Amino acid sequence: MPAMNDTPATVYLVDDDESVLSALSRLLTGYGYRCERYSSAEDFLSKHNPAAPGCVVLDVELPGLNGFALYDRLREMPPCRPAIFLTGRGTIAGSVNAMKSGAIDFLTKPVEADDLVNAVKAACQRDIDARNAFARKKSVEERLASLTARELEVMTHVVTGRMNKQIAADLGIVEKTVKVHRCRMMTKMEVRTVADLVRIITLHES
Amino acid sequence: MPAMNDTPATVYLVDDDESVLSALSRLLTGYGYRCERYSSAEDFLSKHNPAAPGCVVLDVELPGLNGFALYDRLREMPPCRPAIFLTGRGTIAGSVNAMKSGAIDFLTKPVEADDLVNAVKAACQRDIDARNAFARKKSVEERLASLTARELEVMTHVVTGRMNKQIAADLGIVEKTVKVHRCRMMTKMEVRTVADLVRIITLHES
DNA sequence: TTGGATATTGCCCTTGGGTCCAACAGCGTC
DNA sequence: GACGCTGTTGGACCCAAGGGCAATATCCAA
Repeated sequence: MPAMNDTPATVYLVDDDESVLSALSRLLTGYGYRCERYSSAEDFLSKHNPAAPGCVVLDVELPGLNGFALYDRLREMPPCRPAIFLTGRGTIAGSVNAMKSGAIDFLTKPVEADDLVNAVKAACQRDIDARNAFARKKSVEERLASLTARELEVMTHVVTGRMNKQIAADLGIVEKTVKVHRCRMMTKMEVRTVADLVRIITLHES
Repeated sequence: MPAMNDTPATVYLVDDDESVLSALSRLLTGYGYRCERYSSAEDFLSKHNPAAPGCVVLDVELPGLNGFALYDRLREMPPCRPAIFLTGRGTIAGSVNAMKSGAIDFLTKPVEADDLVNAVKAACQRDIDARNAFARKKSVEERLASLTARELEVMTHVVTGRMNKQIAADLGIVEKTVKVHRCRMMTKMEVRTVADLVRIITLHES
């Protein structure tokens, strides 16, 4: 049997209207999502757990920091949680900017239940993907950071397909030395074949 | 000296208002873009050259096929030309859908010159990138298509880092045979090292 | 000053990969 | 039936890569 999604994704609701929070929470809970309610941007920023997977539903018109500003703050701390904007009186320019910034959706109140649920579903999926990608990226960076300058240098030559002899000539050292660096580099990068090394580096840089 | 961009990008203007076409054409020509003017979606679809690089500026409210429908048609023929929407009386839902479909920008009339120029610049750059990526993808696909079934099979094992001996065991043949297929595969894929092969396949699949 | 990290090199041996030439069998086409 | 494509295998040879063991040199910090 395939792995079930046992831990329900969390939807962080940020709206200064208590009745909206209640309605959204009721709707999404009915679809199996865990909901957390915040009445302001500051409240959300200070209390939410950035490490927990899920998405955020933001009212644009908030007292203090508004929805757009809140999203800007969120984007500064990767992996950024996917956002869905809600607004009562939004503009086209605002919605377009939000989408260009990477928002999943931008909905107007009163919101259609289906629209919101679909957006939340897409957002949570993107969050899973983004967190996986971020974890991989971080892992690769840690391994890269453990390399010495020479090992890193050798690695860049190896991933471009150069032979030990050529690398040695480029670096002005002997082939045997390249072999030593190369061996240590492969161990630190936790790969056993050149194919694996090239794959993780290529994906990391793209 | 680095290569200059000698061939100016073309901006395809689609609007049923002649005065709008003139104004946009004048503005963009002044910024070094070549402009082509079309008064309807059908006119554009039947006459434009999909192979020429550039972007399209679409009025949403067009007689016959409207701007959204036109963009849907464009997306069916990759590499899709990047689009910038213009509208006199658009809705948030419309702009959000357009952005979700991959539009570069969605501007309201009367449009700010800077907004349009920036959008066109971004769109043309994305078109260049997209066309380069598309050409590379197509090239790889042609080479893959030239492989025999066996060669393709061997290739999938090679890019996962398996040794000839292991591949031979998996395929129920002798190592020597694997070497032959491998050699022919490398020649057809036009690569000289495993690193190059892994890179193009990894980028092609991602 | 001494120990640890890093870089360097040599020698030797094993394994793996690349490339010649040559050959045979199945399968479909002309 | 001859021909071409594909898949298969053999042998021989060379080069590349990996690993073990040993040694030297430099630099920095405790």
